[in-house]
Amino acid sequence: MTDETKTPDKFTIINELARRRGFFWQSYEIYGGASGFVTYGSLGARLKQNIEKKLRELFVNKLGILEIDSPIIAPSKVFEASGHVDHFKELMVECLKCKRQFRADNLLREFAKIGESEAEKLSLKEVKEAIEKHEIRCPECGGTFGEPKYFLIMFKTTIGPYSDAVGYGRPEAAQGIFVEFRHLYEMAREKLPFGVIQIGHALRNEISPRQGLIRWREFTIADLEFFFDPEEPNCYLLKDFENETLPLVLAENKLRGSEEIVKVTVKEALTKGYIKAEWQAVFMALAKKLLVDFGVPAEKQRFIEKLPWEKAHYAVQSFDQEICVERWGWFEVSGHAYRTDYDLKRHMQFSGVDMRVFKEYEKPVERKRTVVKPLMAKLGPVFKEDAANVAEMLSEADPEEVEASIKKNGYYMLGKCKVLPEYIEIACQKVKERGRKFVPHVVEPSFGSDRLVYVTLEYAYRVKDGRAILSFPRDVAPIQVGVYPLVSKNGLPERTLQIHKTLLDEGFMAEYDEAGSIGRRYARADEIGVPLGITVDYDTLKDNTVTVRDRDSWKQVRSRVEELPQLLRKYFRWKADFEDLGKPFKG
RNA sequence: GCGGCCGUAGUCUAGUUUGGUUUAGGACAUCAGCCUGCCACGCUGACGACCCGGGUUCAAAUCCCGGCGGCCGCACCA
Repeated sequence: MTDETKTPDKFTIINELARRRGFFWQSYEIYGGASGFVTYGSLGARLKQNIEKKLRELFVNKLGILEIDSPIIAPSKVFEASGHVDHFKELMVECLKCKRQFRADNLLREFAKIGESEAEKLSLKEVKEAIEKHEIRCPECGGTFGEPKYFLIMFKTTIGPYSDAVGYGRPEAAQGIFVEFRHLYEMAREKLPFGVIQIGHALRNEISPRQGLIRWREFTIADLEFFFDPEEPNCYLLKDFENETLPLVLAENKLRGSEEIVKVTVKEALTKGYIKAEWQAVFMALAKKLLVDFGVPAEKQRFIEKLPWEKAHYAVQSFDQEICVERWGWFEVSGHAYRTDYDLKRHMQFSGVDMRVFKEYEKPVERKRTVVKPLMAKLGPVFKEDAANVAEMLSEADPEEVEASIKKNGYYMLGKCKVLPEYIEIACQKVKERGRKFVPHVVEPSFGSDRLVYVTLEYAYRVKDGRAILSFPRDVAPIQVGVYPLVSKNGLPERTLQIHKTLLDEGFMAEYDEAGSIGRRYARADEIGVPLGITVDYDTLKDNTVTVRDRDSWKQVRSRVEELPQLLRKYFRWKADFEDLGKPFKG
């Protein structure tokens, strides 16, 4: 512990390296900086693009998930419907004496024995009264509390010049998908299951976004909403993933105070009921593989289940995918929530738009249905001018209820009107139902893009002979290949620039560097994670061969210049290893 | 938001205690030139800083106040 100040941890090292080499830094430095905002430089921006490209390759290309790009600002109604206006806030009280701030619901739960769900429902006034009634004092200094206040985590703004048009910055990209469900369902050719992904910025006005990288006020989120029929929750990919192991930390164990990791296969997790939805289990397996592709070994990953009161308002079950990082231990990179039909139902309620889908049965089902037929010949004389109204209301009434009431009481009360059995005919009709309408369920894997960038950096970082190396997986490295003249004279730079240009033309991210000695250039390239270095020497001018150097092993092979494009292409698609790029070479 | 500590070039740092002796010194990095036949060689030169705003004083990197930012602790993280 005492050595901590002497040996900076990886987080500090990564941040320094990131800043020095232009991966990212804190925004608005010239005005003193603003906490929670970060700017990516050219290397970081490209690293992040490559990481997001991998997400797209997996979800969009391979699984056929639709990608959309929707606005960041939404009218307030959207987040009223989603529940964020009500839930995405904290009720805080401040101690008047020591000025410490506390979450009101925590205090009430602890000192007034008010249940979790109850505590959350209380209004400002009720909280104030409860605090007074139970004489809750500051647990730190015994002081009294001031007025409870809400802190809304969403950024609020106005849309257009009229201040009554309130809007919010989205705290998640998911709502952009739910509100467009009708269009998207159509785009998916009206078939379930289907998924939609959105990768974009989200805003959260965090109370105190410290620790540079991990809690930002503006960040990139990749929300994937996967819609399925709750009556057909089976996942057609299950057979491909059922034997993948998932390291789970279950809520039931957490409640006992244990963070024991239970290693189960996807199949076991489902049969044992640890994970409620097949699709969710499969997405968790995919998320695990994805992180392995970013350089995080499986042993450094876990999925921790959220306790009932830790869960978001929309979820019935939620796991966080966590990665072991040096500074904080377990660090969330993705969340996997079973959101059921919560969001679509809420948007149905608030917008009045039907979000249900129709699914045709294989065979139409014949169903008996009780119907109430008003007999106008009887109703007319009794109700006169109201007769038409009564008839309409009768047809809207629940037939079962009407029938039951008549059986029990001998009449049915429709508002003020007493409906006698002779006014109506209760018939049993056979109806053919061709299908059913229902609101789809949703499982949501949601990745923090920036956090993926961080863990990729931390797991890529290593030190060899006192030199820092970022051993990025070759397909996320921001620069693919460095091109160097062995010395910058005698025609070598000219030839090197030709090769550099060829590689650029072939679509590679190639960088030319002739500054300083060759060793210095290799060291610089290693530090920003360039997987391959191509060096042009005097032999190149004679036989058109170059050396290719591997970032991680520092080994070299000799290859023909004209073969480089196809060799490199294979290498970056993992179709060839470094040794396949040429003949061993000793410089 | 609160409390403690802190803020000198891209980075690390000298100077701050005791205000003036400093055109604020050094190292690394960067750039230019020389050198360089495969892993941060060397030489010459260049660029580059007292977080911001007030105050005290003849004089402020140095003392005081406020703000911003950082680290740690508390709290917070649907």
